[in-house]
This record gives sequence, C-alpha cells and structure tokens, in this order.
Amino acid sequence: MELGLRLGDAPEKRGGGLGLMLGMRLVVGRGGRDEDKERRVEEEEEEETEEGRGLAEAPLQLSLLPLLPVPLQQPSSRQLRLPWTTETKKLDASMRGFDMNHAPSADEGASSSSSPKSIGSSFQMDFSAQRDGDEPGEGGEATAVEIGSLRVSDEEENGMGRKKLRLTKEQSAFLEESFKEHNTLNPKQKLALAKQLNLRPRQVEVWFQNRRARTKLKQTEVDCEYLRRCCQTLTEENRRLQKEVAELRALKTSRPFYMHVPATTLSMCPACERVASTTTIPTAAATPSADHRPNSFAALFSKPGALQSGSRTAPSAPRLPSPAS
DNA sequence: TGCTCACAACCGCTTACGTCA
DNA sequence: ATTGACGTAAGCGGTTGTGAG
Repeated sequence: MELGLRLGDAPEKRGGGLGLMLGMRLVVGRGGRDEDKERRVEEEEEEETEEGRGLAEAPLQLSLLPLLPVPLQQPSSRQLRLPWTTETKKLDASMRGFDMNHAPSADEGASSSSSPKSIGSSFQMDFSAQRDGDEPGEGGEATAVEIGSLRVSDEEENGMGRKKLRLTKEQSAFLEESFKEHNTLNPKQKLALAKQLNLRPRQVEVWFQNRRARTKLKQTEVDCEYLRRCCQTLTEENRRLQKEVAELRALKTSRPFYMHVPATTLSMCPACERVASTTTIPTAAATPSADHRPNSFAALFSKPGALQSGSRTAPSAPRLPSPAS
C-alpha cells in the first residue's frame, strides 16, 4: 500500500488567475515503477511551482530551434508555442469534439477567441481541465468529468479502470512539433510540455516513447523495402552474370582462341582490375561484359533517390563486398 | 579499483480502447 | 446495429547507463 500525490490530472486552480491550473489527487495503490517515477517528477514539479512559479512564468531557455510553420486552418485556432521557444504558432483547432481535459466553458470562448494579450497563458487556459465539481473540498462524491466524447468517472481516473484517454489533435500536433525538435525529452522539457498541454508528465513521456516506436517502425518498413529492392536487383544482376558465364564457357569450349593471344595484347581493365584482351572478340565476348561496367554494384547502391524516404537522412545501406574482390 | 546496489531512462511487446469503414 | 481492422495511449518487464557506498 502506498500513498502518493498526483498533480495535473484533476486540475484545480492554484495561485488564481489564468496561470497554472494543477490538479492534485491521491493515489492509493501498489505504485508501479513508472508511477513512482512520475510521482517523483511531479513532486519535483510541485516544488518548482511552489518556489516562485518556475516553469509557467519563466519559460525554459533551452537551445531549441524555432518551430516550423503550421498551416492555419481554422479561425479559432489557438496560438501555441513550445515552452522552450519564443515563437508562437497556430495550430488547427478543428478537432473532433474538444480537449479531453477540457470541458467547454463560458470563459473559454472568451479566452481563446479574442484577447491577444495572453498568448502564453491562454494556452494554459485552453488546455486546462476544468472539471465539474472536481476541486478539493467540493464534497468528494463520485463525480464524472467530460473528456471529449469520453466520460470518465473519478473512480476510473484513480486507477480503478483503464479508460483510454485520447489526446486532442491540438495536443498531438503540439507534441508532434516538439518531437520534430527533439525526439527525446529531458525532464524539464517534459515537465514544461506537460504543463503547457495540461497533461501528466507521464503522458508526455509515453507519447514520446510511442512516437519513437512509430518512427522506428516506419523506418524499418522503409529499410525493408530498400533491401527488398536491392535483393531484386542483385538477383537480376546475378542472373545476367550467370548467363554471361555460361556463354563464355560455351565460347571457350568451342573456340579457345584467346589462350593463344599474345601477352602484349592483354591489358588491365581499370574498373575491375581484370585482365582483358584488346583483341576484338566476336559474338558474346564482344558484348560489354558486366565485369567491365564501371562498378555496377556501386552504381546500384548509389542510385540517386533510391529508397531514400522517411525522416531518416540516409538509409542504412548494406555494405556489400566490392565486385573486384 | 572493482563490485554491488539503487535509480532513471528507455525500449519492445502487449493490452485495451476509440474510431471508422 | 454489428463487426473487424487499425491507430494509439498506457502497462509491464527487461536492458543499460550512472552515481553512491
């Protein structure tokens, strides 16, 4: 049995005003490893917030690049910014339903649609969960909160059930932008993001983990496709070479004339470093041999744009032995 | 200096749930 | 209305790196 404090999940207004809206709930359970971590982080977060409103009012100064612009599609789009950047941005706010952590309220319309004075804090408002009767001291009866299309009871929230909480498109887009900047987060970034999006740090962490997994999966698919095509091309190449070998063998058995070619007429092919005859050889031997094509394997793997896709800068091309060896 | 332990961060696999055709 | 496929948030166990004793 373990007691722990959780912040952020059932937000309450702290410090008043627009600023930080952190929730607090009591967790009674076995407290898994990750939850331990989360709790520690969140306790740390609480310390930070207690001591002078750390992150919310003094955005982290981390050396991250400015954000790429995202097309604005809805007039109601909210202005978002990464906690560690100064550049604001607007993201699509169309979205199915609403913020899962955000029950629409009268204030919200005002804060999100107008009032340019509070760009930084309006985001906090927008992603703040405003849940009915969820504040401490409001009775404590099992209330339910509207989470997008999903309705989750307090009981479920406290770990009694496993309700899936889908992130809103706004949250996902914001996380996505963050991921573009850095695909891993340090604790401060995690906290800042969590605060910004009004998510638990653990949720941010999980999102990044899953996102990395998705990236990796996609890259694996790309690599697979790349290797498949390489295999295909090599198979064809091999078939051609086998055919040439067969033809040359046939030629050799029928007319082993080149055995009598004077040594002075032989020269080294610079491409494959094999001895080649300068004598005009009729039929098959006269055709440009694959051996004398300038490094066909290298050409294969250096084909411009060959299977180069995805987010990776360069595909992990297999190192093949040189054809000369 | 090497060893052990605790801890944090991450990953891979999996489950559970929401969405959509 | 039902169902199966798919996407994804989250849980869990294992691995690895690091610092303290």
